Amino acid sequence: MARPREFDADAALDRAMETFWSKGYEATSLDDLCEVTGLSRSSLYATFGSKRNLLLRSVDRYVDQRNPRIAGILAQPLSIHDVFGALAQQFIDQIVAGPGRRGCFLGNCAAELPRSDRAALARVRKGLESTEATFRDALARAKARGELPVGADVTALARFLMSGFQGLRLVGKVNPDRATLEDITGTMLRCLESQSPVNNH
Amino acid sequence: MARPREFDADAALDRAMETFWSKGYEATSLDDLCEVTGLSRSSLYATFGSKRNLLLRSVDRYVDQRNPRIAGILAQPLSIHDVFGALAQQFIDQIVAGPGRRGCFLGNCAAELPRSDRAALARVRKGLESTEATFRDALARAKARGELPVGADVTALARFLMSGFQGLRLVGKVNPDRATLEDITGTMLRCLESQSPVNNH
DNA sequence: CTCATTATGGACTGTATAGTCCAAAAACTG
DNA sequence: CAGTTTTTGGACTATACAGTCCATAATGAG
Repeated sequence: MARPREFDADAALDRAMETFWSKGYEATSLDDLCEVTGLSRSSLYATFGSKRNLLLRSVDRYVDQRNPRIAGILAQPLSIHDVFGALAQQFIDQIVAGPGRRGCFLGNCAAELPRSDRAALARVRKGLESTEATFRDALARAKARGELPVGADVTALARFLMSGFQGLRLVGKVNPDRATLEDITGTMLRCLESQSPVNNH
Repeated sequence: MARPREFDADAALDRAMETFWSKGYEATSLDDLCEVTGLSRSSLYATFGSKRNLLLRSVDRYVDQRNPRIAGILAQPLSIHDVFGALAQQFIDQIVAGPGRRGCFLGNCAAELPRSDRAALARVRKGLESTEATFRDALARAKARGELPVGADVTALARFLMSGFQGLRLVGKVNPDRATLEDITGTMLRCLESQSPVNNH
């Protein structure tokens, strides 16, 4: 072995991911990536191979960072309605608070990536599915606690909520209006009650 | 007056819009636009001014074309649940059918456009709001018919459905699986029944 | 201290990009 | 038919891009 790396590859990946997230893939240039990571082209290419590969790594990193955070919120000792309500509030706060109005990185990738890039799209799909699984776990626990009727389809509910939050964050990018967004989440979360015949929150 | 135009500007705009829709703004080059429209750069610039301006015109055209189509579906003589179900089925069919898997043009723009481009984002927001208004009108008619409870908030419902369909079409881009998508719409549409205490479809 | 090995900066390449410009063509007007 | 006006094709410009390459710097091994 010889000269060691002068930088932290994970830290560089984080910065790159943030940039892809904020600006989009096409609109992010290699010069941008060099600037935000502080690396030279040589180091970037030696470490990550290509711009597209760096995007794929960024997607994975995003999922790895975000899923535990969501799981943590959903694990709070509250009703299923209230934990998803807390998640919704956090998204809405991020949107209306201001500069962080960049949507969900997975959603942005889903929208921007060309249909021809199957590998990248599959990566994004896996990310969404892992969020869906996190939702499903929380719903299954709630069902076991009796908060949802025995006939409740937790898979369908998880998919609905995952898709619903994608819609929320997409709409929030162009319409960061709290009343609008709370109309969306309020109606969405009511599905968690009305499924149960006697649970009026 | 002198030499007349050799092409139909609206037809050219349609082709350009299709291309922006399929490939995204950044990934569409002027050469692409010249090719699909059949126009030379001179004619394109003389008619539309710039690439960005052509995008703005495309957004408007998309909204103008799509809104009457949605309104037509929602005007069918069916229950409110069933007309929105028909709309949902149409979206799902488009997604799983195959090559038209390009999401909603407005959603794609919302995801891709930089936050700094306020004018363009406002245009997209207006488009979404006009869809929301179309939804709201249909919901208000259903409410007047007694299909929704007197306390139903048609504005909130319209926002929820608009956002929900955005989520559906976004998820569909990476996961064109009918069962998944029908789980999403099925749960979504149940909100149109459960609001009413006695309306079990 | 020397050598082998790896990391680094930045110059470089070929290509693609958005937008400009002008000469030539076309057609209406008088 | 002549003159004016507008359209059109395509060459052109200047820039930005992703990716390559190499000479040099830095480090651990012997």
